[in-house]
Amino acid sequence: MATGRNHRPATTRSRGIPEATVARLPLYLRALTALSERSVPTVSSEELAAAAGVNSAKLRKDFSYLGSYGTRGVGYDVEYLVYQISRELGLTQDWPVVIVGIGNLGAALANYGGFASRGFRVAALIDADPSLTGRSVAGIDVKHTDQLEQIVDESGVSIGVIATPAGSAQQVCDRLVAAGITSILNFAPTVLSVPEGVDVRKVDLSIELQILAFHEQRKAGEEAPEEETAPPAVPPAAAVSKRPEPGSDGDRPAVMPA
Amino acid sequence: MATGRNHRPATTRSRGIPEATVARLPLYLRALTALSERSVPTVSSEELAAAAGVNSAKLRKDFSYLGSYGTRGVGYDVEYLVYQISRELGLTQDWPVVIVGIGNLGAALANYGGFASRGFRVAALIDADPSLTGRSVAGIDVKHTDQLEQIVDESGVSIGVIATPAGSAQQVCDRLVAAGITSILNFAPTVLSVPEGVDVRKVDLSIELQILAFHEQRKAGEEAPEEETAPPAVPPAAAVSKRPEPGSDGDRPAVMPA
DNA sequence: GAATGTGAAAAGATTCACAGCA
DNA sequence: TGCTGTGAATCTTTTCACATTC
Repeated sequence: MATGRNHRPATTRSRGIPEATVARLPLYLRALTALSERSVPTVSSEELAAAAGVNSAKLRKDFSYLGSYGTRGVGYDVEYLVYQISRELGLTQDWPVVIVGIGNLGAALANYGGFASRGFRVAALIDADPSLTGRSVAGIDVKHTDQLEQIVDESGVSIGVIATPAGSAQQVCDRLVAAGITSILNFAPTVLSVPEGVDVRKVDLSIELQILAFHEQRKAGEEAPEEETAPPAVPPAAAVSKRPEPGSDGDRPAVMPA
Repeated sequence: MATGRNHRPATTRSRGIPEATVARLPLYLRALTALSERSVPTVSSEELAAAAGVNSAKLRKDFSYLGSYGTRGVGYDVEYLVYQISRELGLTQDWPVVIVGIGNLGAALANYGGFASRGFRVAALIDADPSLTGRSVAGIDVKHTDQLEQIVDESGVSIGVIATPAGSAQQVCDRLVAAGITSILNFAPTVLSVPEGVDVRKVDLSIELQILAFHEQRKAGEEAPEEETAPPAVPPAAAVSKRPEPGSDGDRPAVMPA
């Protein structure tokens, strides 16, 4: 099942910069942008780290992968660092983005103010529902799925956002990839199979909540120690079947679909 | 700046289960639920791993932290594993959730189908805009922020979702925490300060896109090797100031706010 | 024979702690 | 003196490979 072709190499250390560091650069950038707007000229690793919510040693190590952009005894020049990180992230160029699936979430994304700044531009909105076609969301006309290939081709987008129901996600993904898209942000709660060379990042609300629930449960358990520690006794034979409701779903979209 | 009080201990290995493993459990659960619905009785680590998009060694190691729920030579009993993982994640109980900030995103979340299953229940919607108060979103009445404390108290929620603009996020967070909430899912693009014992997870669309852009840029660079490798020459003095538009924003909400 | 469970090795990420520079 | 930049130590996560069990 599942053509299991993704699996990010993990060891991708894209050009020497560790993935973990890349994932934090946007965080630093955000903090720096805020400082920049307040016209703060320089910032120390300690201050910036606090603003970004990491510790200073980590931040300095992260920056060391980019080069030596600080000044000992002084700190970092805010504007300079904003530029360097932006450049490293590729934000000095324009990134047209196409959003597929204009349901509640898709519409929310289309309206997302943070898109415009940072170099991302919503080039097109696409949905399979004909009744949406022609409508305008966030000032952008919604196009029908039929035109997907044409749109991707003409607008030269390389990043696609999938906000469709889980059931359509792989299909949409395949078409986006076939049309030439090489980066996908997936909001549908499903594992996407993509050929080598295509990047997929996923955002799944349900998963985040489940992780929170895990920790929350633990907290509760600490207060009132031992309560449900009854070790699972039933062996894989007449499999336990607690928590029924199998009729729920299990393959639902990240958010109300198109 | 920022009362920097969060910073998850990282070494949290909550009760022996590594964080990395906890983060994958929901993924396994989703794959297993799908199998369960197709009435597949057992599954091998290889198959399940493919369905979840990880490799089988990792999956087996992950499961080994939960206990020995498989059968050598056979695989895992789907129903049994669904139950065990659900229990481990705390999904066998009901988790009332409150969503604060009913803008585009908040509404999308309220409508999220995946909430209901998995044990999460939207107990209340809260917004600061009086014109929204009383309206019904996803069949739930929107309450005014004034009632936040009362609502949290009465409905006994322990998980709060913040979907407000960045500017209000910390304030809302403080009130939620003061009201007794100990787990927060933050969609606002800002670092939240919370006291010890409160868990925060963040989802930031803009960050995901920036990470994609980083890799996308790299790909482009590989095709046409060397092009903008001109090493940053300007030293932190008359700081470079490329990519103007400083008038954009930089502290915007994850998605159009309330 | 087939597939789990797990020690041990390898790879990555974080933190320490301090030399070195402004 | 103050703060960066970075080797070295530590901790975490992933992967390997195989003994063990059904």
